[in-house]
Amino acid sequence: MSWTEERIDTLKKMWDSGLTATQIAEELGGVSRNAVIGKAHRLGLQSRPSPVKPNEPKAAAAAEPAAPKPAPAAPAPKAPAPVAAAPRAPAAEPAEPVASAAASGDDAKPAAPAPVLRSVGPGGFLRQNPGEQSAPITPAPPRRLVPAKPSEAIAGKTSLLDLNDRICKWPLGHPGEPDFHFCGDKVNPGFPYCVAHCGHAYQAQLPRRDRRPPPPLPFGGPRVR
DNA sequence: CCCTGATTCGC
DNA sequence: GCGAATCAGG
Repeated sequence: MSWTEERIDTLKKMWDSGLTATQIAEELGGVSRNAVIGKAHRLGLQSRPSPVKPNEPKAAAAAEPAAPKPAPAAPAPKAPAPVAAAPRAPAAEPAEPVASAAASGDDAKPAAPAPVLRSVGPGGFLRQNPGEQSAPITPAPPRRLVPAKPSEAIAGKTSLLDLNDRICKWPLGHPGEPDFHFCGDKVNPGFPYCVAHCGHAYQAQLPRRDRRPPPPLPFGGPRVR
């Protein structure tokens, strides 16, 4: 397999969509994850959230020792590292509300079995600061199921190559399938998804008893495999 | 062990 | 330029 422009483009898109090298490799097909990583670097793609980042060498040490230069023009307010990363299968059992013991003394919640705190209604998701959002249910492990199709049968739909920072990355369908595409709406600023899909992705953790239907599953539901 | 990305180095 | 082998953190 060679790195055609299209494959490179796909690589770029997937890379900065936060997909892992393994996923990209599988999607592209015919390449190993090493190849993907190697290519990504050769392309000059930034390795953002990399689990293995030793330590930023303070390269600036050479200059003014006495001028620490505190705050440069810090541009981006905060990129909450959005993206639909979390590759692994979403735990079917969302885990018991962990006893938030210890640690922060700020949220001294009375341990009293609170009488059903129902905070959200259908459709309305709680706006939270990116830092304090409950973990979004992971939308779609974009695993390749069939050889990547270079030309999608989809027209007018948001394909992988159409992704950018301003459109909703909520996947529809399953990767590898002919009609797989993305939502494509305008994103809810600060999020990788549009408002509607943020509502699906960011759910307040309700008490178990109140969770009627199975948690909303992105990607059109679990894939039968 | 598994995963991840980074880096090296022979090709 | 490519990517397997290797390294290293989680």
